[in-house]
Amino acid sequence: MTATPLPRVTIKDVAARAGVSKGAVSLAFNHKPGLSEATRDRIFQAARELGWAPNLTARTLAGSRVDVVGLAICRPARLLGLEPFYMEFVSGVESVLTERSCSLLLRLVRSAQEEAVVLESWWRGRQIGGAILVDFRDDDPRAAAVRRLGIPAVAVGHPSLTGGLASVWTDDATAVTEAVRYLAALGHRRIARVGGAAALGHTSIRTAAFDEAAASLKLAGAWQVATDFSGDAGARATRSLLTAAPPDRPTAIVYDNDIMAVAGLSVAAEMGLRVPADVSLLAWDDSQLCRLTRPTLSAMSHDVHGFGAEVARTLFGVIAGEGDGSHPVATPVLTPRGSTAPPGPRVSPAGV
Amino acid sequence: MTATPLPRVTIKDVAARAGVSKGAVSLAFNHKPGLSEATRDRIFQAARELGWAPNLTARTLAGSRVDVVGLAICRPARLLGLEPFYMEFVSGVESVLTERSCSLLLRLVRSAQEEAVVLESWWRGRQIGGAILVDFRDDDPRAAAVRRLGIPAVAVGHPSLTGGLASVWTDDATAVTEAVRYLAALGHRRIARVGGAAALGHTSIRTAAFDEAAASLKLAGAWQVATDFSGDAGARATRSLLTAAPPDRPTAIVYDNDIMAVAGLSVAAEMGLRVPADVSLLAWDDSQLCRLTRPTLSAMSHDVHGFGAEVARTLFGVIAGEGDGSHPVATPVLTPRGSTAPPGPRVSPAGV
DNA sequence: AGCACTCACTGAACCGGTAAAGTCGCAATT
DNA sequence: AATTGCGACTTTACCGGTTCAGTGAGTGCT
Repeated sequence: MTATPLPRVTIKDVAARAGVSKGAVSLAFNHKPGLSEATRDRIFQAARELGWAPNLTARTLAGSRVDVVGLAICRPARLLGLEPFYMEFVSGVESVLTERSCSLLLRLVRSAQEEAVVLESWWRGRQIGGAILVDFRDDDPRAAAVRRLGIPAVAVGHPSLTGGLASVWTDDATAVTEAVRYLAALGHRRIARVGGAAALGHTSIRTAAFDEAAASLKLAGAWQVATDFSGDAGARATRSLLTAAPPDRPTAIVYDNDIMAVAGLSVAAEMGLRVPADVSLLAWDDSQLCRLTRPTLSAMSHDVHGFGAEVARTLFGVIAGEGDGSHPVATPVLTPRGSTAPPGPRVSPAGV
Repeated sequence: MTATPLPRVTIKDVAARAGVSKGAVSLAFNHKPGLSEATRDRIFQAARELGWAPNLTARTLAGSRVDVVGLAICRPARLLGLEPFYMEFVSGVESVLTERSCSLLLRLVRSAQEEAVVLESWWRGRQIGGAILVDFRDDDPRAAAVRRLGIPAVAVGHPSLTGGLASVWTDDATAVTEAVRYLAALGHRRIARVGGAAALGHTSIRTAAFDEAAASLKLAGAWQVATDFSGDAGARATRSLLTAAPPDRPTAIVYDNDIMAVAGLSVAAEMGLRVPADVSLLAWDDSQLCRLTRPTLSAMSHDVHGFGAEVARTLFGVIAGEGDGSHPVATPVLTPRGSTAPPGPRVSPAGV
């Protein structure tokens, strides 16, 4: 990219116009002591007249802060578009960044390795002052890379996954347990879970919690399927779960996101099963979508926007050297809607 | 943000290790002539050994390119999360940026004014080498601001809206016409359109096209409602359209995005109307969502990812000084699915 | 041999700021 | 009167690259 010929006004011009040195202008614009009110005013006046704002690039180079936070997301693009989670998360992050006039550098990558490379080059190139890491998986190379380079970072995920980085997380284990307990309390004894990508750390946590809850409640049947979070995968998983004959068929299904739950709803309809009479469905990551279906989808909801904001705040803490730590945020809570109910009297699909 | 103490390796270290001057290293890394193969190799070797990569900040300051593209999006956060469009668009943009090792600077803003301010400060601060502008509205201040500052930019939207900036656009007028013609061909004579935000330029274009198509086809009834693109608004609009008694009720509804169409589907169900027997629904911005509902949603689909990619390519063209211009991309095409059919024999809602 | 010319590379200026050390006038202290 | 201290600036040295005007060795030509 070549620069465009624009008569750029620099600190020197402002200094000249205000009749002071560059240093004085710098002091004024960084609100540092050592200038009289009068001079300060003259400087701001001059800057305003010239329409000058400090060049962030130069400022960064000169050694102080970097007003940019990096976020690399590693998921197939097509999926990202669909999952309301990320945009909402980003918007939460933004809301805090904006307060501090920081910006977000975004990159979609294809693997955790690639992400580590991107982060490193951003850091080396002094492009970012900190980073946000999401979607931790088993054997994740990122924590080590970030540590080695000394990049201030905050990880989204349970501390057990994030290799000692500052972490912000929701208590998914408890939430899964709550979801299962709720369905059991409604009378369901055969419950399935359509989970996300198996390699993802939080999927493992949810899977383990589901097993444990199923065991402790002595459910008659418990199934788990791993998917890639896509609607198609959710549909496939649902179809395979529901094709079993009634005694071996789950009467309730928990999904790891809302897209898959929507897909599940369709599959049930297509198979002639009524929701919630024949099968109850429970979504995760409650978004507007859950209220737009018929029946509406019960969901484990949490405040994704607020979550993003908390992540950003934590990052600023880390950058300020306030140390790493674990920051749990509110556990997703159950929002019952129309897709969950006690299991109905057995009705054959054809009988609808 | 304070810098972390990291023994940063700079061009000087590389130069020393390779036994050359800083200038030579610079030449090598920019693939400029004036170095022997042997020296070049030694330099790269030294850089590899030290794990050095040029500091982009310094590089930018030194005057050449800026490897970052700015994108400020102005829509309510909650909505953004829901609309698959943006993430997919962004991913398309990214795919091209990545090829050129560029990054995307993202910011969510609340108004076009604020966006203009953000763009200006990015530009002044030398943070971006170009910008992408979306969602043009009537009386948009951004084109003027961008022109005044000389920011290389590409606008997403019909040339009539984008104030002379290079623009990339889909022919929405034709697409709307096609949608209406298709419904009319199925036998619909009373067609409604649930549009997006009235202030948005492309909404006006679609509105005008719809009117024109309705007139030229001599439809018996044509309605248009403006919304804010949210599912709730789509539901409200649909409800109000469908509460009319059959002769005054549309038999087909076109939506400006897919979320509203999904909402419309629910409302129809809730009112006891069958889709498509009693009312046909047609979505826009076809995403995976349209295939997850029951019935599946017919939609005007276009390749949003490819659209984003084209926008990025165009921006690089503008930056390279290849001049502004209008870049139409493929018109959305109709993808018929299960939600559209000839209007059925009149059935009273209660009769379902 | 002498001259012009290219090639490979160096050195220094510069980009636009920041930060630490230095200068200077003036009031308070001794 | 000399010393100290301090507030208000200025000077200067970077930050880590790019760029461009040299420089000196080597080659080709006459």
